Parts: sequence; structure tokens; C-alpha cells
Amino acid sequence: MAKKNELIKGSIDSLLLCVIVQQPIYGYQIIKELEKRSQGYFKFKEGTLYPALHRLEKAGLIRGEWQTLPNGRQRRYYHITENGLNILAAKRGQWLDFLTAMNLIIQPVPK
Amino acid sequence: MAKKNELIKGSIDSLLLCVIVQQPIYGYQIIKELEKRSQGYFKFKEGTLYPALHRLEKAGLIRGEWQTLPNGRQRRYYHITENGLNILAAKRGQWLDFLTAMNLIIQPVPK
DNA sequence: GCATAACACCTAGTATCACTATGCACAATA
DNA sequence: TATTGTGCATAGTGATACTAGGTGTTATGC
Repeated sequence: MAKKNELIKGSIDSLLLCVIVQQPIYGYQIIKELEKRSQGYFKFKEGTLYPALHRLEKAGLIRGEWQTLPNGRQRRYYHITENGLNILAAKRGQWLDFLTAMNLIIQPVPK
Repeated sequence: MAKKNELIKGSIDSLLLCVIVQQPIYGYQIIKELEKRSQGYFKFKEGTLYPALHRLEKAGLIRGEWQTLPNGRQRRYYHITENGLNILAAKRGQWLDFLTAMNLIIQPVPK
């Protein structure tokens, strides 16, 4: 059964923060942005993204604000909070640690 | 509240296969081996390891065999199967892909 | 001698979380 | 006109790593 990639689990929060930290951005655009930047690797579904955004907002790492477009439609723009910045820095460190540990085990493609 | 590291999810199978592929080894020793090789980063609990081993065995990626030690005690040694070798190769590739994608997003520690 | 840690296996229950599927609403395109 | 794209949202599901507990033996510390 092996899902496509269980590795992704636990990485979403970091990915979202990485995108949001660069500019206020709304949900739908985040999906597009992550797909573009990862050269098509990350293709999150709305069912994955929105709950994650709500989680992050509830945790105080990001803050969302509704904005009304000229045509009357609404978008919810997220920006990162002070706390979010700290957590993002920590998460980058965690990623490096994890990466290092994984490579110590998985790399040895002795051959 | 942000578990220590959700990134680990999805990586266990690969880690186990990486260790088992090098030598027949038993559960308890796998924990020690992963901790040693990762310089203390990976410290899996039995409650994580044994179900994972059973899962891999059920999937046909590894095979376990009970061995009786001179003192009469028993250990279950696991070795990798042909299918396990293939999956391991695939998982190594998946790891590289994931790694690449993650770095494209997370790396930009501009500054 | 006795208690604690280490060895070595196991399971049940829980929480998390990314997924599928679905819904609403409007705009643009085919 | 029908489909695709934009933009938000939730309910339900499945996978999985965790906590917490259990069994029994051996080695170490006090």
C-alpha cells in the first residue's frame, strides 16, 4: 500500500512558514507557489492545506486577514507572526538535524 | 504542541531496511544500531520498532527467524528479502527526491 | 542480598495528520 | 453550455508513531 510518500508528513508546517515568511499570501496561491518552487514535487490538496493553515493560525504562528478584491471577492491573506519567525528558525534547524541523521543511515549506498 | 519531530514519520521503514540489508540483526539491536549510526539522533522505542518490523515482514520485505542462544534465550533475527531489496532501492530514490524538493523550499536561508 | 538497569520480545490504546471526497460560489474558457 | 480554474471550507478515513503497559531473564550497583 505504501502511500506515495509518508516522508512529507511533518514537513508541511515548515513549508508553509517558508512561503508565508516571504510575503503575505493566500491559501490557494501557496499551493501553486510550493508546486512551482519544488519543480512540481509538492502538490498539496486543499484538504491538506486549509486545515494546516488553521492549525498554524490557532498556534499563533501566522495570522490571516480577509481582503476584498476590486471585484468583490474575498481572499484570506496570511502573514507570519513574531512567534512564527522563531518557530520557523527552529524548524529549519530541525530539518538540518534530521537531514544529517538520515544521511548517516541512508547514504551508505556502499555498492 | 509540535511533537519533537514529525519528520521522522515515514522514514522508519527505510531506516530499518538500511540496517537489515547489511546483516541479519534482531530488533533490540536495531534500536542500538540506529542510535549509534545517527550519533544519538534516532532513539526508537520498542513500541515503535516491533510493530514496524511486523509490518515489514507481513509486506514480505524482510523475514524473521528465531534463533536460540547458547544460554537458551531466543532472539528473532531479520534478514532482507529480494522484494525488500527492490523496495529499499526505491525508497532511497524517494528520499533523494524528497530531500531535493525540501531543500528547494527550505534552504533559501537568504542572508 | 536486593534493587535497579539492561536485555529482548510483545500488544493495546491514543493522537496526529495528510489524504479523499465533497460542498459552496463565481469567473473564464472551450 | 459545460468544463476548468479560482478560492474557501469541512467531514470522514487510514496510516502510523507514540505512550504505557506486560512478560521474563541477566548483569550491575549499593
